[in-house]
Amino acid sequence: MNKLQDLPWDNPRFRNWIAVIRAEKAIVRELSKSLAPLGIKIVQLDILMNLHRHPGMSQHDLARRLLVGRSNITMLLPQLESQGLLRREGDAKDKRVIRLYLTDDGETLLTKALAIYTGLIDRVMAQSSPAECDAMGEQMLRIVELLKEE
Amino acid sequence: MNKLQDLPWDNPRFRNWIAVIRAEKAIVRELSKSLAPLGIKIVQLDILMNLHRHPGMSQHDLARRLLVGRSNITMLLPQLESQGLLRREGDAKDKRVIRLYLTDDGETLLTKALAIYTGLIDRVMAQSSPAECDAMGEQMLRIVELLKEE
DNA sequence: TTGAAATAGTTCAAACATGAACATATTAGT
DNA sequence: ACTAATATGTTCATGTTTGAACTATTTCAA
Repeated sequence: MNKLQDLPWDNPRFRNWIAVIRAEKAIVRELSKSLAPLGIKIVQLDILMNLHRHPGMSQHDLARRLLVGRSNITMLLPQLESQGLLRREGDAKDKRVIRLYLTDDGETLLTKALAIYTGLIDRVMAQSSPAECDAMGEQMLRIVELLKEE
Repeated sequence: MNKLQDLPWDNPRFRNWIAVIRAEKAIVRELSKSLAPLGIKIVQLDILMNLHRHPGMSQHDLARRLLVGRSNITMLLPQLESQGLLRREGDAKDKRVIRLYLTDDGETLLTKALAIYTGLIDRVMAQSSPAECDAMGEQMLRIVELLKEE
């Protein structure tokens, strides 16, 4: 019952988890810096990516997918809209929902940003073999599934 | 040169990285919820953990280790101090630095919080074999090393 | 059909993090 | 010894994220 025996730093699972946090923070930090010359932040890139894959998404769906609050989306969109990266159209059938679409400028910027993003991820994941990388991805998916149920 | 060919969702490395982000967010969210009954946030737990391992740490070192700004630490500490979880002592030799120590209450709370934290991580990492888990941890460490050099 | 519940989006105040400018103290070079 | 450079911590203005309250619209049940 000595506390020192219970300290989690001797627990491999815990140590490995700490490594995940550190790597994630390092990558996010690096990505932020690399994205700065394009004038966008990571959240904004997330939005562009989602709108590319799901044109006509509502703000509500976008918020859920990005795991941020709806009000956050409301505050974020005007910037992107005034930059001409996306446009908002009221849904004809349901007057509550606003559908979001990338503009051509948005697509162009997204392409540039993704080149930076994938470049970084390729460089970082090249630290592992493809098999290791896939194994890791599958572990992560299992974790997401586990926690989704709650 | 068609953009669709360049989309990163078909890139295994990129897909696996997205899985890492999602899992990390899910765990952080779950941990926040589990920690709420104890009245502390994750950043505060990080501080307690670091002070336990490195008693007498300066605020500057703490900020660097937590990857947050020094000013953030300045704003965070008064809460923890007024909760009686840590105490701050000016260094005798260098009057600029303030050394930080956990109180007994701080140690007690840390123990409870760590039980919650390790419980969650154990549950989550039990999704993988020990070997898989270690392999993942090592990949993450390599990534941290790679990005540290820049 | 009408009223209650649910849903989409907005507003606003509060919590939180950040970086630049600052005050104080230390170190190093001359 | 003296000046310049560096280091620690604080303050403050700024930007970000959040959740609760609000409006407007839609759905559903009686």
